[in-house]
Amino acid sequence: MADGVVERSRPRDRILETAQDMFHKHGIKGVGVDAITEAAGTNKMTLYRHFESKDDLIIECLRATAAKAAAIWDAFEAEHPGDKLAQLHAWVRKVSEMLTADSRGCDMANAAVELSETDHPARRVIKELKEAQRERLVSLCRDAGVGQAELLADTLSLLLEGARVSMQSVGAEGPSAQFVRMAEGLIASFRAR
Amino acid sequence: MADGVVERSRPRDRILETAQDMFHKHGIKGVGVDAITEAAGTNKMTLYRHFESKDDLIIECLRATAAKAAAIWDAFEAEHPGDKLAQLHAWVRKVSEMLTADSRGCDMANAAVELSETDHPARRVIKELKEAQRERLVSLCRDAGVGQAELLADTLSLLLEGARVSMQSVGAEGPSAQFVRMAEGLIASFRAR
DNA sequence: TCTGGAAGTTACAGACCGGTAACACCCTAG
DNA sequence: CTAGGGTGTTACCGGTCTGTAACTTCCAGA
Repeated sequence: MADGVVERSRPRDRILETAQDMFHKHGIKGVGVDAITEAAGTNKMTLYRHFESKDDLIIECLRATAAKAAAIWDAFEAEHPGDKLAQLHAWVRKVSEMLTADSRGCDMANAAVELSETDHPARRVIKELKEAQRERLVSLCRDAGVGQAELLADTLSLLLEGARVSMQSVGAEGPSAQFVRMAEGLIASFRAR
Repeated sequence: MADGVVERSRPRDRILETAQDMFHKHGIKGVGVDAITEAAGTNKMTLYRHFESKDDLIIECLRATAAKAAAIWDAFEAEHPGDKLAQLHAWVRKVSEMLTADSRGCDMANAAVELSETDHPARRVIKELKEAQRERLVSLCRDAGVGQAELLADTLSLLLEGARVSMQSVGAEGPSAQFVRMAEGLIASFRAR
């Protein structure tokens, strides 16, 4: 993967892409800027010409990851135009596919765990992005004609968040193996009301 | 709190207690052994006389934390002897009380996020302890007379795990605010079947 | 009172961390 | 051809990290 990134693209893009990958795999505090620049086929000075600090790089990585997630959501709309319920089911399926055994979970949630300082600049960004995702899921539920859309969206959020973190503690055979069953059951029961 | 720990008890106990507290608050990679020993009112050499390494200390802390959690479970049995359903409700209440705004979530889950190396010695301990807790919740659900006890227990697990991590990303006003409502609703609906 | 082990103190090794300075290079736009 | 900006290279700073060595102090039990 690193090699793929190294092929000709701008150093800044390579750094951003490589950093996302390495932060995801090894954690934010588990990887240094030297390792990132080396894997990106560049050097530390170039990194610091494009990013103010490691914290700044972290924030840009989180924004980029969130943008990719938003693109996946857009794909649901493209695949099932107007059919919000189908989009909700597509979300469940897509999200469950990402619950693989070697999954490292949600980058934003992991970052919140690692960056325990309450005034860390990344924390407000994490909160913003997570709130935006929540809002999007709520309106998807609402537009799908579900009563108590907020409660369903929040329940699905917690289930997913829990599945992603449970995967990392006990693996894929743990409680997260039942995620699809739980989510589909919830949607059905909320629709039945 | 540190001062309370410093008062006369054995250095090993003070180190263990202080390390649990500091790992919980600042994360494992966010605190060094020097800081731990200083807060525990002792010194680094004494720490390394009682623990082989920082990794060893981490593992002992996780075991101690799990033992405290097990003691809380035992209290449910003492408060509602024989009444498993009451114990399940007590679990929901107790667990929700721990979802405070400044909560840092589950130490084991957080450790799994921080210690991304798949062969880290703490990972197998985390898996063991989490599986034991899962087993305990499953049998509580089963003995409470709930059909599909495994599914209910796993769903409650994921909800709780999700609530604890969501709290750290978006705070107490996020989806985790609805935890009790979700959990009680689930229990009721599983019992109704 | 003597003694042995636990605990404290100081200093250090070796590695890694984020971040910067100074300078050489290359490639493209004019 | 030339000028200049983006990039690469090397060396360095000060700090922090885990872990160890050598030595001193303290205290409880015989």
